[in-house]
Amino acid sequence: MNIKEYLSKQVRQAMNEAGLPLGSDVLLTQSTRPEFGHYQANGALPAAKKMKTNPRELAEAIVKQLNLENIAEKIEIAGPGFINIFLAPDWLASQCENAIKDSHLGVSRHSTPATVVVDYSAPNLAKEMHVGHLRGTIIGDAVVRVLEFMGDRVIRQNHMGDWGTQFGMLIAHLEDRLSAEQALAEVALDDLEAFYREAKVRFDDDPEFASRAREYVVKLQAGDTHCLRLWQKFIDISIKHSEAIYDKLKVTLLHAHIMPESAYNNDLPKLVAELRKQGLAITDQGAEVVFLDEFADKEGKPSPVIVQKSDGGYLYATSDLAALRYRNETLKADRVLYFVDARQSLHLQQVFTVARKAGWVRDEVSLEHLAFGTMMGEDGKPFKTRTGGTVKLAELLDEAVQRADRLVVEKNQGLSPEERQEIAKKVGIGAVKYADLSKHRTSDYMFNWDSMLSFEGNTAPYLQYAYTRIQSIFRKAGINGELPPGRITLNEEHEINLALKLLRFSETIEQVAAECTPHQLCSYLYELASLTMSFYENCPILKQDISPEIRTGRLRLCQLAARTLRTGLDLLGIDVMDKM
RNA sequence: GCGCCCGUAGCUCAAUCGGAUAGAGCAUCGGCCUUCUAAGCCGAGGGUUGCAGGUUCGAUUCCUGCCGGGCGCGCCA
Repeated sequence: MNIKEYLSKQVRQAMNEAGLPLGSDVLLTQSTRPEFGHYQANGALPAAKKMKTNPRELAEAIVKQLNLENIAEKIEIAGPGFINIFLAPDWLASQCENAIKDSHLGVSRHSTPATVVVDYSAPNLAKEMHVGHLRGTIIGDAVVRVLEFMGDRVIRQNHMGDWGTQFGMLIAHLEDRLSAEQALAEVALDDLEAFYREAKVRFDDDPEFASRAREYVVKLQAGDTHCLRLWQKFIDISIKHSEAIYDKLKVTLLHAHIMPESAYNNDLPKLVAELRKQGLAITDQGAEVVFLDEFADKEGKPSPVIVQKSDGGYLYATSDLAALRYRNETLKADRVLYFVDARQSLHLQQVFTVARKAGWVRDEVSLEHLAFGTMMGEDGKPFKTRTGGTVKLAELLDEAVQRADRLVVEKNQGLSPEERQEIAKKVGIGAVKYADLSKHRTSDYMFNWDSMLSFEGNTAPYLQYAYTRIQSIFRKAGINGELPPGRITLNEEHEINLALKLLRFSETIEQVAAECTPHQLCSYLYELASLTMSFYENCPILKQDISPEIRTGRLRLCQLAARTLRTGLDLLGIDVMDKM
């Protein structure tokens, strides 16, 4: 059950019965301090202002109507008119029992599932994936998992960049490499980054090569068989590179989710023709341009969006428009989420605006640019290698696993080589992902090996460790799977705090789904792990003088904590293990 | 020049859409291991939320101006 939602409903009803105007906000939040209870309703304050009455008296009238029998042990009015709700430990315990029985951990699903198209990852296939692709890929994947958990119908769309002008140069270079060395394309393209650099050097230094490259772009877009074959070869291998990364990262993107730019190629002429027909696009300096008054400057000069170049070529705005139309018409999206770098904000706003004006998106469809910031190095500048190059994602992840392995060895010598390797992988990859996910999406964030792998504070290893400590108790108690029969009773403060936090899983997930902010799930899990550790240290379970009733109650609480941690981390795409 | 984003403890980050005394972690200092994994737990210090105004019962949050930083703005993606 979503406690916040439930209490909101009850308070809203009480407000209506107390004669407050309909539509008054309940303003129910978690209490900011323990002495203010577990939840507080602040709605009396703004309502009293509107009604020109005394807020405290209004709060009293609301409380008189508020029925939380057997749920709240105390309801207080404090300060200028805050309503503080103290939940009853017995009720919390019974809610925990409900969550234990429920395969979905008591998390409420969306009452009406939405069709959500999620555009994320979208690497440029001309190059290898680098650190710049990490955020969009990981954050998008976490949100996708959360939305599916909430019962939405999620359609993943990997809008890979496979159709830009660089491909002329790349396939020209590939052609030469294949004929000169008779090498397999797989070998020639083993290092995509180096391959790109070689092609670029030739493009810049060799005019003959450059003109052939330009020619190949035109031929490719015109459907020339030879060029298409080379292009396909290149694309196939580049996709394999990306999929190797997805595999390492445990990202849920599959081959079937790839819907690259080239997929919309045949749509583009039709799309521009339609924009012209509607009078939205006009010819300006030889190019087809849509002028938007919505983004006009102070002098009223509208902002231009070029949909076709003067040489007849199309741009990424055009294929983004085609993709959006497809998502509306064919995929029937209710929401379209774009996990795209913050720097493309203007571009996406323009695309959204053009699509709406052209009538390609139903009014009720929600178009959301979930922008994210840049990954910074420790100097506060965009993260680069020591020599100033881009950091390959593959190498970054390998280093994470190696570093984790060294730490695992240091902390625990009693592991088999297989266990050790497995743990190092889960810890290393988990640390990298969590470091990224735990920061607010929109801000730039600082990449630092030591803090993400320090195993202290708000890190993946800390959460994983909390989980293994609980598993260790079950091992010691000889329990695997079935819990002994019994009931949770909440007496100690540590037990109550833990139970309350466990029950807030539902409202946390709901918020993450609505705002697409996985860092809120991270904060929640960290606090949960922290309370679990306190409980672990302060409430003995298997010790001699613990009564069987208390023991089974605490074991049940432990099990719910472990399941919640595991489920929460799974929604972030991070693994847990029984030992570490 | 125009537009968007950001500025919170020494450092890295939060703050549930305007709520009560702005919270964590790291670092610093002090406690706790013959007892369920000390990768841990318990405690202490640390703040004029960039600056100045404004809106109101109430502002880190909203508005205006300034300072400082990042990014974007017609033929790349």
